[in-house]
Amino acid sequence: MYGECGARSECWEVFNSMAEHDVVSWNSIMGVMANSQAPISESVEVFSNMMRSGLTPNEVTFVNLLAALSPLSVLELGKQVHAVVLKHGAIEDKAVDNALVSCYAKSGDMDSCEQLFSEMSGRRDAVSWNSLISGYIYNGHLHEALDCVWLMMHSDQMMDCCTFSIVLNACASVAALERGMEMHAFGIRSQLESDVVVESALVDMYSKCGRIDYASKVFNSMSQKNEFSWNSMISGYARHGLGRKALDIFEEMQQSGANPDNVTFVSVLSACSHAGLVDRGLDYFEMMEDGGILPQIEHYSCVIDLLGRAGKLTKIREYIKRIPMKPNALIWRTVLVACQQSNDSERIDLGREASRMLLELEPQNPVNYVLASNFYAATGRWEDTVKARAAIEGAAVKKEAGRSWVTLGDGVHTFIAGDRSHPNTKEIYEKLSVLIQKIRNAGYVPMTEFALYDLEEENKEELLSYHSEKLAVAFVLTRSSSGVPIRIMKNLRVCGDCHMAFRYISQVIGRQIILRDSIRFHHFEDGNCSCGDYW
DNA sequence: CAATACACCG
Repeated sequence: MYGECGARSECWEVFNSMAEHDVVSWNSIMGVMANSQAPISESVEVFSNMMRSGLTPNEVTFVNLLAALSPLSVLELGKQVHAVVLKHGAIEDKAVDNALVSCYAKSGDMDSCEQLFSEMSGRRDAVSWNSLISGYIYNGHLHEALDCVWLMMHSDQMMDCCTFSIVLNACASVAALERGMEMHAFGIRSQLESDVVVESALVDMYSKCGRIDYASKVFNSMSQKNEFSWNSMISGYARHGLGRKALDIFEEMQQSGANPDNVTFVSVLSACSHAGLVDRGLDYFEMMEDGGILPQIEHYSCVIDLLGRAGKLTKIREYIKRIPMKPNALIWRTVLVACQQSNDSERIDLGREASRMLLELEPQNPVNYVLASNFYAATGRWEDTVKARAAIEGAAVKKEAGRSWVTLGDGVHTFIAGDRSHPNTKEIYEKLSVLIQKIRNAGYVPMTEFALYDLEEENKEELLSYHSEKLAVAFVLTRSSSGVPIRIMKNLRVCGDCHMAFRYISQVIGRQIILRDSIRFHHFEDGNCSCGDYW
């Protein structure tokens, strides 16, 4: 009973007070440990004690033990448990097999997963399929996961709510709109779309795939909402720069009687930040503290982000002092970005401190070197930029190349900066040069401070003009002249120059451009962006 | 035994 209520210490109290333990009592306490994410070593210890007491483990024992390993499975441990399972002849049990599939998946051993799964033919259930599918996704094999979904659909196993939630989540994380819509259609056909988890996953998927309109449609049609649904919708609007709508939903959430949690406040603060509503954000931060929700380091990071957008560096210093814990890499990254974008004279010193702390705390993260070098480049200190660049080489960290992609009828087209590998390269570059001439006539001036190397002015302009997102937009224009919005995805943050250029482009071509970068969505229309140049 | 939200993410 205490286990079901999540009262871990009470469970142990009762367990320890028992004169003797049978298999059921051991199983129960192991179940409690798995649910409360106790350290793996403790669960293994309890299992050993049980074995030592001379009892024989049963199916439930193994399922609970494997569940304890599951959160961050260790392959060696999983294999050992597997061996013990085989010794006890428990392998014919569906739940134990499924737990093993899941355990191998989390350890990254998909070969063993597939092996086990194929041996289970005849006694597979939805959980077996879902474990395999989520295993593929967990290990980054989206393609195999989708193949598996297809196989599942054509097997005699029906997909269930979990299957949809798993796959929709994967579509959301790679912004695969078309796949997500297919899943939505299957869901409707299977009459699973009215499950609150599936619907929340749909809201999130549509918002992350750029269709905030569909996201809000699904959200409004929901008959029941839980905290995930509210949080998905709020963060969805925030991500699209629709801060006021996000705050409207937040108000509605409070009126509906749902309880905003710490995730809600991260979303709300980030909504204020994305919309440039600095004072309102600070009010909400106070409201959270008054409402008895203890601010986490993420909330402080949001507040610093908020102040950074308003260029209030002195206030940032104040808030850093107020953080009750030691500022982590997230905080310093946010501070560094704030300094990069500010015009305040304080930015040099504060930015220096932030970049020093950051590289000390996380020397292995390539993103930090890029941020440091961008900061120095933006402040015109080329010697330091060169040093930061050299440090990337020295630290042997691999930075991800900037990539943009678009999905047209004939598939996905990907571009990197200066890319000449596309079969239509010639037309794309011609189109781009015409486009740049047009926007220059409209008043665009290349912002060469965003070219990262210390080059002659002219070369910088050339480097900027071949950024991947500019190539992508030129490519779309070689293909279609209709009025539908142009949708571009980018893996990194959009640079200031591309952002400015896109504002002009939306104006001269009279089309809406929706650009998703690593942070959020930008809706460009008539020379303006939904982020209001806060991003 | 499988599932949904945040955070400049991995």
